[in-house]
Amino acid sequence: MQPSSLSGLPAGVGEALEAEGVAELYPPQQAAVEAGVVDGDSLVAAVPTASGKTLIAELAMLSAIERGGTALYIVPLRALASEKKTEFERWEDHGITIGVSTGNYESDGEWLATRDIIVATSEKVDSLIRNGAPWIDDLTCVVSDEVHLVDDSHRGPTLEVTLAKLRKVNSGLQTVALSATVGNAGVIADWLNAELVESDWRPIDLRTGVHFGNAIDFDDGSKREVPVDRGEDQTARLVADALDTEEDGQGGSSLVFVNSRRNAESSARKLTDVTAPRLTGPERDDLRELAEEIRGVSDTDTSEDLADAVEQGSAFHHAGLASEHRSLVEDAFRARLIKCVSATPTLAAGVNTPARRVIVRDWRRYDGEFGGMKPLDVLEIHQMCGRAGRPGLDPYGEAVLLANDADTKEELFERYLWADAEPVRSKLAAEPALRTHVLATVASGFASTRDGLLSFLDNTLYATQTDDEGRLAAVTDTVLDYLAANDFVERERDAGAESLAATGIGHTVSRLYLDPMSAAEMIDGLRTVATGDAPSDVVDAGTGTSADTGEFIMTAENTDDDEPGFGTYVRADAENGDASGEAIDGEANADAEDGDETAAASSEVTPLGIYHLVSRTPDMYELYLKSGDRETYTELCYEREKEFLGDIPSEYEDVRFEDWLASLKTARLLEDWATEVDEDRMAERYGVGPGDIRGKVDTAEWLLRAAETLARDVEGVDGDTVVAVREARKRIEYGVREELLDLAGVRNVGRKRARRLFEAGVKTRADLREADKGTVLGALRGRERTAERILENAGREDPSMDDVRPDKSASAAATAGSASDEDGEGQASLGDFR
DNA sequence: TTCGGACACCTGTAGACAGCATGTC
DNA sequence: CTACAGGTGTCCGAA
Repeated sequence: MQPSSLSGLPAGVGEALEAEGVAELYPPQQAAVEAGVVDGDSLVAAVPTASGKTLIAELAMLSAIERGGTALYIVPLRALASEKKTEFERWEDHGITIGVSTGNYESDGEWLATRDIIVATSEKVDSLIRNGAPWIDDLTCVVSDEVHLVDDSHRGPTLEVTLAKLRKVNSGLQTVALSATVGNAGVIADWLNAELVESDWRPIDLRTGVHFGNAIDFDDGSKREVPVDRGEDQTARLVADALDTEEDGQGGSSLVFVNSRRNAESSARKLTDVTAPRLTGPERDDLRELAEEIRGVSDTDTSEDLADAVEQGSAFHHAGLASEHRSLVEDAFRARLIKCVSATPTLAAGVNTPARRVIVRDWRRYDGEFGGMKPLDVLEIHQMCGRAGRPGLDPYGEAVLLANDADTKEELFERYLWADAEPVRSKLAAEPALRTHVLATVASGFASTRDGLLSFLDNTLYATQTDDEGRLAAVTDTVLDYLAANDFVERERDAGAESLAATGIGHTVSRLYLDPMSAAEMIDGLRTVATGDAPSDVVDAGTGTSADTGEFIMTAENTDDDEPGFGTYVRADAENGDASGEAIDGEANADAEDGDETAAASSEVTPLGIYHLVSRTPDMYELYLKSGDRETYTELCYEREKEFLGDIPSEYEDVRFEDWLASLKTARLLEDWATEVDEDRMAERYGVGPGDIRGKVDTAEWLLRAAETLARDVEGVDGDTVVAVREARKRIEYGVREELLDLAGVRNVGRKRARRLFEAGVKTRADLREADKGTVLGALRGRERTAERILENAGREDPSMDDVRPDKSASAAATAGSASDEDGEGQASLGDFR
């Protein structure tokens, strides 16, 4: 079947595809067409990676647009959104417009509503529905990429609920779901009421095998001799073998999958011995340039180590890297400049980075819940293997698993190579997932009664595949109790039917895209300030055990609302009530004017306190406590106990206290960021990479903004607290101490420049308008253009720097200032803000 | 005394979405 | 209840 023979596509599209080299549709694509994908019929395509799934989606979307509709393409990662956008942009010549919408990026210019194709992450789509984006109910075609991710316990439910909502709002919506080959694609098709196209067909041959001893045994029965000398590294030998086997005039690149960041880094370092000697002169030059670029991204050890490896043609890739690092590595690998990448599973699920040979070195990974090394899922291994073979570059792809002994070799064959991927199972019926989605579903009007809610949930994958009818309802009821107890939802039970409505704050929480539990925690903490009910005591270690105190501390609110089994945060800290009988109820502040000794202590809200509040929320990913950290942070906890909002769990309550300390570690990281501590210092102090730091800061910024909104909207939080939250947020946003906030707000002035200006005596935006130009120029290291732009942005009437000479002393002050700042950033100055 | 190698013990463990309003060195 | 690779420290013998 030729593209140009297809009807229903915009004019010229078929021909354009043929011009791209698509002379004939691949068998799965043809099957998709026969199943009606260009006629608006829904479809589930469960086919291997790189076998033309995207084209199936394009055919669906383009034909839908030709019929006058619009299409939405849902991706699981932000990075994939931009990848797909770039891919689809080739249709702009045919009058198709593309828009992207993700958390950190939105197509500029025209509004998304005018776009034919919108690419967005599943969370963003969910959020757009919650916020009532007008174009959502005009969609005629939705594509869900990597739909097998509904199996993911954290993010799967979002995709599931979002698809259900889209289908409810748009009757007759064409749903095209693209999936990896999974055990039960048929169930997904049933759920979506779609045709199923399932196939193992691949455009490039993929051979998978296991290496043990002196050869790779492939699953097709063939063998390739790759002898490993004694003492020689197995991985290195296989990478060398691929590089030394020329196809198409070039050696093949390799992708090595390992199970930890550290292993990725050390593997990359070791493999430089293989890659470095095989580089050509020009490659060496390009790599040196790339290494410089990498060093420029961040001055952490991670960045330096990466640059060192890249210089020699090898690289590592994991989530500790800054996103710029990652894309530099990915691009250079695709450009065949980097010969080998050692990666954690990030790369298997991420953007397209194919290699001639994929080496799966580690097939087990540590899992705390499991209690040891857990074998990876078949699906995960298949995804990794699927990265082998670059279309158009390699005549074939090879995926090799490594075994140390014959038994392991057998096991790998049976467990992975000959096995089908696991079935996908919905994870919707879990409290954290439903907490969020039940609230959103009620808040955005998809259900107004308990029955309506349950019948909406009946449209999810969970409902189509479960045997246990009652479970979803049971969890839903638990969650409703929680939401009602926290005043996010109002329920009225009259005449048998139970009606549901989101409260004002419930709507806000839903729109802010917060986990309701995060919101409850933040509201609770913020109210503590207003009531003067700050933690007065780091818990009554001696008075009463946590096990039994809960019984005699029943506050008014507890007796009313606190039913067992939910609402950990309603007033979960009963153990904090000690024999003194102090009023600990946050809500009961009507009678709290009788502020005792705690009132004075609580009047001061510090950034650390606020950072801890958002850090202990379930929306903030936890930082590990390493050995020695427990001690460090316990100490910090006592030192600064007055600053924390809400109660501190007892030290004897192991798990909760550990969690609390882990949040404290995050909070201190944020405080460091807001006190201008250098990135490399922070990386060292917290044992994280630049990517982690930026991730934390980013999440904190989001949560702090949400906290600010909540503080404003909710009753019982005073104005000073709102201001304190705003300031704490701004300090995270700019990464500066308080005194630089004004300066850093000026465009083109970041944390570094603000500090230099400040040390030179230019301390405010107003100073910028009045200050001696020589001083400004000196502080900015004589950069005239920069100085002019900054003065202009500060509102100065005559920003011109013509004939201005940089003031030497200003320059010296600026340098000395920032230098001493760095030096003085030891522990002594920690916590020194004002 | 110093150095290097073998070996025992210790340590630490993958990933990354959202809001909102514009711009870092 | 469960692992394991890499890094670090220790001990020994040789130079």
